[in-house]
Amino acid sequence: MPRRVDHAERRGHLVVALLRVAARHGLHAVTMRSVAAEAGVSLRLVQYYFDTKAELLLAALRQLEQQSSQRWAARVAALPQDTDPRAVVEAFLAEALPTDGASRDFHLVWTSYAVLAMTDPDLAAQPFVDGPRRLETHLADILRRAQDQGRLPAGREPAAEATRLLALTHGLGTSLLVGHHSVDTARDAVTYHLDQLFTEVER
Amino acid sequence: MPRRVDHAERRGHLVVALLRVAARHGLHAVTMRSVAAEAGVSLRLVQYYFDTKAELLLAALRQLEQQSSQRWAARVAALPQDTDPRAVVEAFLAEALPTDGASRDFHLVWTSYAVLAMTDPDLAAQPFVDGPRRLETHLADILRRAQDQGRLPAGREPAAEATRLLALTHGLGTSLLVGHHSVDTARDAVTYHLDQLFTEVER
DNA sequence: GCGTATACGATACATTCGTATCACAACATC
DNA sequence: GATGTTGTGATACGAATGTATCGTATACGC
Repeated sequence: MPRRVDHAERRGHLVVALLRVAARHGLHAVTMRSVAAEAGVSLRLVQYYFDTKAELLLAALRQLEQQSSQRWAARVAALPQDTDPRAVVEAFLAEALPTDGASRDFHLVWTSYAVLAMTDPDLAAQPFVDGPRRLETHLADILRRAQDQGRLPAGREPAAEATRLLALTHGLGTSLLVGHHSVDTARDAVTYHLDQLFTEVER
Repeated sequence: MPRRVDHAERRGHLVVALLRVAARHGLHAVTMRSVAAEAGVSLRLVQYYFDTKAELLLAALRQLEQQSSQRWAARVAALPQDTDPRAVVEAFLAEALPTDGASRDFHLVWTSYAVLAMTDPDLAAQPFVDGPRRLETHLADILRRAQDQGRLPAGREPAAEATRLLALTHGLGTSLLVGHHSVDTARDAVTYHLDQLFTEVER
């Protein structure tokens, strides 16, 4: 077999091309031909590595998923063991907000997929509920530990705070993408929220 | 002229058909023909009332905008003059969350448009920044008055709180649409946030 | 060295899309 | 009642898209 290039590697290459097209011109501009052109290969090649367009789209979605959890895990692992809980949460928010170009592209495509999944039942909606749920429980754990250490006011409900954090950053993220917020105003909103969240309260 | 039906009325009829199609099968399923079929008219008619597809899409977007501000204004006008500030904010959130079917459809289509506007420069992105900004300042005004009345703790920053409220409900809304949240969990999150927002704080 | 599975090019096909064209009916104005 | 504007149907056209088909070159097992 003329396995001149690795099969999985070539598929990854095509997926990257898809994501580039989607980030630049939208998910609706993703066609077999546009992906082929972006990757610099023939239409037949895209067909060869992905029998159908649906399969290609799904592969790209799966790669987005794994890329997201990988990046988040790397961010957390890079922090010292005894980092201040607020700093950990801040690291999460920095990752979850589409600030730089790459992050912006990622979130744009992810949101495009989410909107598509709202009406297309064949596209699995599972990633869009499982992923956030994992993040939510993870965040809740962090907050719970912070509370045990006395670094988060007792009045706060860790699970509810995690939900709030996630919804807030998600909302800020899309507001940033459509141009309602700038990177600075979004960051300010996050800082304000964390101030309100972590400052001690006495009734 | 055989003005058997009002021009504007017919256009409105077609726009409604578009929104129904978009809510059911997604904005990508909106074609001249699908809109015609949904409205029960011929393709030629859609062409006649909207020279181009872009014009049809824009008209639908404008109707969404106006429908949104109208509904919000009606909600506020329905409240007694001296309603508790928290109740006013709650009325806003009830309107902004896609709880019932109609509201769900509205938010789904709106989000679809927003995602489209992220990559398509010809589609005006202005509605997606102007609309939220108006709501934000309006909310900030309400909160500021509440603070003057002593019904909102002094530690809160009205403008920042308005931003937070908007981003939170927006994030909860899309989470609801993709199935991450249920109506109940979203409502709980809102209630929790309002509790944290309005309860007195003494340092 | 020969068959065979893998990898890829070129091209064709049916469908769908936005848009254009041709025809005609209804009504208003003079 | 001729005429022109407005409203509506039927159909056509070119472009784009997903997918299928035919052909061929490369490399490996034997």
